[in-house]
Amino acid sequence: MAGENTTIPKLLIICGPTASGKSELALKLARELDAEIVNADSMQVYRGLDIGTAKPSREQLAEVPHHLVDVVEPDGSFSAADFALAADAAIREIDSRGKRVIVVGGTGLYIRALLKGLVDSPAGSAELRAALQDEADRSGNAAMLEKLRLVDPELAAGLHPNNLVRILRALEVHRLTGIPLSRQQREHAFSAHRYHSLQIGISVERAELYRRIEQRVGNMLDAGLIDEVRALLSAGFGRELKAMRSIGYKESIAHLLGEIPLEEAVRLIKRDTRHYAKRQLTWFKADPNILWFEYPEKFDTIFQHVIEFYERREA
RNA sequence: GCCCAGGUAGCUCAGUCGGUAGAGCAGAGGAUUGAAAAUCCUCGUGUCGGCGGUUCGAUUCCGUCCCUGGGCA
Repeated sequence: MAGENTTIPKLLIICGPTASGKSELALKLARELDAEIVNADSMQVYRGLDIGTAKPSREQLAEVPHHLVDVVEPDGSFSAADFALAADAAIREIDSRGKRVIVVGGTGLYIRALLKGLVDSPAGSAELRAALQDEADRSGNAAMLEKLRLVDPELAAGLHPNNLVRILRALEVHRLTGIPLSRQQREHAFSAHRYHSLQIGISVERAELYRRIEQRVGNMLDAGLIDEVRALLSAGFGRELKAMRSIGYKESIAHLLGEIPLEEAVRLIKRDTRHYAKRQLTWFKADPNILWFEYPEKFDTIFQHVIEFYERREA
C-alpha cells in the first residue's frame, strides 16, 4: 500500500493573527486527531528565539511532534521557498507514517507558498544583493526603479520607489535569469493546487486581540525575553541578522545597547506587534478560502468541519 | 488667596503679526511570488476650555470664569 499511495495528503491549516490562539487550537486538534504539527511561522524556525517568538513550550513540543521548529541558526538564511521545500518533505514523511498533518502559523506567504508554490525563480544571492544595495545607496531608489522599468516595465509600474526590497529582488531575478519577474509571475499566478486543504482562521475582535497582545508581551518580559536577547547577543548574533530584526528582538537589542529605556522598548514591542497583527489580518482577510471562527467558543463547529474535511473524498 | 505658565485631533505639541488650523505618536485601510515578525503605500474638521466684549470677521486681541501644573503665602 505504501508504494502505490500517490494520493495528495490533506492539510488542515490553522492561521490568524498573532496571539489569536493558533498554537493552542492546533495542539488541541492534534491530540484529538492524532496529528503532527508543521510550523508555518517565519520566526519559530530559528533556534534560540523562543520567548519572543512565542514558541510552544518544551512540554508541548514533546507531547505533539512539531516540524520546522528550531531548524536554522539565528544567523542562517531561510525563505518562503525553503519553507515550502522543507514543509513538503515533512508532510510526506508524516503522511507516510499514516499520521495527519496540521499546519499552523501566521506567515501568510509561507502558507501560500506551500499550497500554491512560488515562481521558479532563483534564490537571492548575497553578493548580488549587496552590490544592488550599494548601487541604490549611491544612485537612489528612484534610479533603481527606473533601471527596473527598462527591463520589466510591468512590475516597475506597480512598485513604489520606496519599496526597495521588491525593486532589488526584481532586478536580481532579471539579472540572474534574463526573464522579467512579472512574466514569471503572470504565468505562475498561484494557480497550482498542491494539496487538499481546509483553512481555518481564528477571528478575534480587534480590541480583544490588542488586549491579548498587551498581555502576551508582558508575559514575555516576565519569562525573560531580555535575558534571551542578551544571550543571543553574547553568542555573537547581532542586530543586523534577519532573525534579530524581528519584533521583540530589535527593540530589546536597542534597550540592551543603551539606546532606549526598558519601558520604551516594551511600548515599541507592543506597538509593533499590534501593527504586525494588522498586517496579518490584511493578508488573511484577502484569502477567500479561509473559514473564520472564534476560538475557543466555536471549537465544536471547527471540529465538525475538520471531520467532514477528512471524510470527504477529494476528486 | 496672590503670582507665573498652560488649556488646540485619542496623546504630546506647533501655529494663526485677527480671515475657523497642522506635525509626530496612537489608530484605520491596503499591497505582498525565494528578506514576509521583513518591506512598502494611503487616510487628519477638531464647539482651537466656557461665557461675554472689541471687530465686517476672534481659536488668535481684551475681560471674566473654570480646569491643570509650578511658585509665593
